[in-house]
Amino acid sequence: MGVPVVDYCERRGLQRRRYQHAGAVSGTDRDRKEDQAWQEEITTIMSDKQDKNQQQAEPQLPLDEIIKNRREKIAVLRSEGINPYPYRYERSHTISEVRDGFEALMQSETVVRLAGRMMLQRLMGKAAFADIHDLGGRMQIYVKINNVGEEQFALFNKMDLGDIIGVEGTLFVTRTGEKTVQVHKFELLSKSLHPLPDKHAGLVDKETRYRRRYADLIVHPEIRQTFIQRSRIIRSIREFLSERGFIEVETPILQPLYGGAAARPFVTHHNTLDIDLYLRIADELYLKRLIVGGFDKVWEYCKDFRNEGMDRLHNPEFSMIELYWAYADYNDIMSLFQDLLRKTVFDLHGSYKITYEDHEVDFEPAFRQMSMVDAVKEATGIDLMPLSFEDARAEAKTKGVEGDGLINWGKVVEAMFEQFVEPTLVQPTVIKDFPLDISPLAKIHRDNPRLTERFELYIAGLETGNAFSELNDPDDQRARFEAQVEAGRAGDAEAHQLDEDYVRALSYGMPPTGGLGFGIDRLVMLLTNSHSIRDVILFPQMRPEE
RNA sequence: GGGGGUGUAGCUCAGUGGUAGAGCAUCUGCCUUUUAAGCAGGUGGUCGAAGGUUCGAUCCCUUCCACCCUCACCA
Repeated sequence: MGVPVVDYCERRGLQRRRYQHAGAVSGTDRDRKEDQAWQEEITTIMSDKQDKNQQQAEPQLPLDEIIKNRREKIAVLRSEGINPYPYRYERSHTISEVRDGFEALMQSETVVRLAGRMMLQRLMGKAAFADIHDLGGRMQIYVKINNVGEEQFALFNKMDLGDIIGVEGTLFVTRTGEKTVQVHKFELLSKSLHPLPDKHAGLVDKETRYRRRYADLIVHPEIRQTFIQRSRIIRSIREFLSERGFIEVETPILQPLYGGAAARPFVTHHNTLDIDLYLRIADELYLKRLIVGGFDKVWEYCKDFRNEGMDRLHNPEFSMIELYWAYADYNDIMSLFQDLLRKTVFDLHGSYKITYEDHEVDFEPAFRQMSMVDAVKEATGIDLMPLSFEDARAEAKTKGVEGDGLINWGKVVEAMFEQFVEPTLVQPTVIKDFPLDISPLAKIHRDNPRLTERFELYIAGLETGNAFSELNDPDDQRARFEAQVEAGRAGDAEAHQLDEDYVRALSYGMPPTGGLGFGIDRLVMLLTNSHSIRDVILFPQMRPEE
């Protein structure tokens, strides 16, 4: 602890002479003020040091050195009466507005006021160039001692990369043709303490990028584009559903029973009620209660939570849209979904074609439709429809599909489908008529009691939606739940619970209803050509640092 | 859970059984149309963590941690 005191004070002495040489300030009054500021700052830094020393013995890491230097600059600024964190700045334009109207603004010698983060700096003694960035782009600024005066110029030389500044000036074009702001006045709007990643290479380490998304966004403006597109996608969907008369609602995230999907939940606890609650895994059962209650068309943009594995397609919390439409069946939902996706794609890209990884996907033609059993038959030559569970399981085994999970006919069909069909579905394809065994909330198929009226949409090998003619027979629903409970007892951790209140709701009478759920993250992945769900979620789940 | 990979300066990366380097950033000096500005000089490291082998480990071995890819499981 003794060493830093001496060391620090000596450094301060050097620092102080340096600033005086810079010529920005002189006179004994100013000196006294600065002395006072330094005293205060030393006190602050010393107590910071004490704090740090209590946490770790290492006193002086390189990063600390940089941050310390910047704190010293802040202290000097304050001693000169400059607030390093002022309250607001009146911008006249954004950078992209200036770029778009550059010629006219330059001709008319309009004074513009821009603000942004300083990302590059080229200091040349009595003049300086710098690049500032805002959401819409980059603008070069030119600060010349003749234009801003000695004091401002000295101040500008003390700015660091990463500082947020505001500049006022007119426009010109340099001899190398770069559009530039001739700065007459500038202000520090927020001092940056932490150095930016490499100005050229950027931030490469994926872990750091996800953990410090703010830094990722600063140095990779193109990443922002993905999230702007995400916002547009949701806006298109919202517009579409609104035009079709769907009402946006909100249902509980904290639920005493979870349901609506096959997944393991997160558990939490409410102190006052002294009960465990589950974070919802789906909205389905609440939204259908609203259909019972007389809403004809409802939807929700929802965060769901599933306590399962994480990989490029799964984050523990993720976003879905679920919608329910009274007096409609799954065929109606199919065409609704198709229209919705086509509008969304077109709004985003101005075309119905997208590229995802190696695939070009075209949303313009009507989506191909196949029943799940037919799809398996086409891919493998095996028709599972007429087979018993045992025979189907034996057939599957000949294709190398086996496992403890194949506990009924439906599971066999599903496994065969996933193995041989799912990866091949590049163009938007509706797979319909799922086995009853694996669809506890869907209505039995009007032509085949072994199947349900359920479909999923596949695009580029990804499942992007799940829909059914909703089961509205309360007795059937109770029986399905009971089967699920039985499966749960047998060890299926993702089996449904029996939701008595939901069955009671159905017993009041729910109109025939079509419902749909689709994952927003995966849709955004598709439409922004992102490989991992972590690239479309701003703050993906990570194990905490340290 | 299996397999593969990565972890060295704030960032991007080299590298070696004899306790470490580059570029950028940072600091100092010079520089009034530069643009990854330039030139000159400096500071900065528990080489992811803990054990082991060795006279000596950042390097070899073991275990652990984090992340990435992939397969499996799972929507």
